[in-house]
Amino acid sequence: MKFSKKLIIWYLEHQRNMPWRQTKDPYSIWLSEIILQQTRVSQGLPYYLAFKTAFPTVFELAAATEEEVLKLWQGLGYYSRARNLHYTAQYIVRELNGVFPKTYDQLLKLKGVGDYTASAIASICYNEVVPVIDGNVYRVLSRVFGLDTPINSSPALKEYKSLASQLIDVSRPATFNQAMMEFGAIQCKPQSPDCTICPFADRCFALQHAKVSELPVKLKKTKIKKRYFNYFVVRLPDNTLLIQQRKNVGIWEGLYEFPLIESNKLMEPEALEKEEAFSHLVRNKSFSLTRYKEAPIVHKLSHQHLYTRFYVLDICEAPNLKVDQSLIPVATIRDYPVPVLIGNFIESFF
DNA sequence: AAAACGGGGGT
DNA sequence: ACCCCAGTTTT
Repeated sequence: MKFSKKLIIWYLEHQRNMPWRQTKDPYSIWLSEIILQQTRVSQGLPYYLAFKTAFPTVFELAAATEEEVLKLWQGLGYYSRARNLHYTAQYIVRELNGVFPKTYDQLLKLKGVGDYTASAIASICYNEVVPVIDGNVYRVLSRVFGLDTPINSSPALKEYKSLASQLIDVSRPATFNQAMMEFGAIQCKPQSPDCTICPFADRCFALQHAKVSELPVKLKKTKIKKRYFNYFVVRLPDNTLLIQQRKNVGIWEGLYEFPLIESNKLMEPEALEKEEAFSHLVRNKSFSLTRYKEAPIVHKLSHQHLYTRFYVLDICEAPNLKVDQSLIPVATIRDYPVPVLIGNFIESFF
């Protein structure tokens, strides 16, 4: 039986029931695809539901502020997705009268929409015959057809897309694409898939050559860097708090945090007090500085480990605020979008 | 071509 | 500790 036919039969039997499968509304599909980039369904699902409730259509999303969008995105990671989501919503409303582009080529021009997402929206919403290539599809094709080009190398996308283009069911591209991804997620999963119940066991290259655990091939990633963050929870007598918004600083762009002194190694309070950034906060007045916890909190990101300490700094007079800094009532701290690292501290401290 | 960009969950 | 996740953008 043809690959696509057998795949779709498997899909109709085994697919999970998910909210974005009940619609072809491009806004809903776009939203779900952005949320699910590099994100498991189990993690993204509650965010999808929350966004649909807060912003039922692209018009409500466009009418929101970027800060509101980031707040709802808090905890999901890769925050450029949220900023691009908001930017694109405003673009679609203001420039396209709220109507989504309808082709792969046009969709690809949207911020935050790359090859995968353009293919997904075009095929699912408009039945355009373009294959999606995501992590699941790479794995399925690599194993079943024995492709060993590293999936994170330059030529990979072209090669895998070429093969997928030959396999796609031209009469049912939407179903085929979702079936490929669902098959990779449920059956042809990364570790120890149960090949005894696989519909392609009779033809799978990896299974027949005992290479299921070797495929797909992936180039090793860059090593993890250590960074040292010293945060100052600056409190004033009027029960206000000093926070600042991250801008052009790599991770967490657009989110809020406390004043930060980054160092090359773990630092003691006496050394921190000598920093210019610290002097600026206390303005040579009296202050009280206490470390919140002795052991550094290690916050792990994909590519860096953040060794973090929080200091509570009570001062008697407001410092001169830098750009991006503001004094806020303590009670309103939870209204601001913050990284998980900061959010965890807020929950345990306040 | 590589690196940057989060956080959660599995082994 | 290392891998993966309905990837995209920047360097």
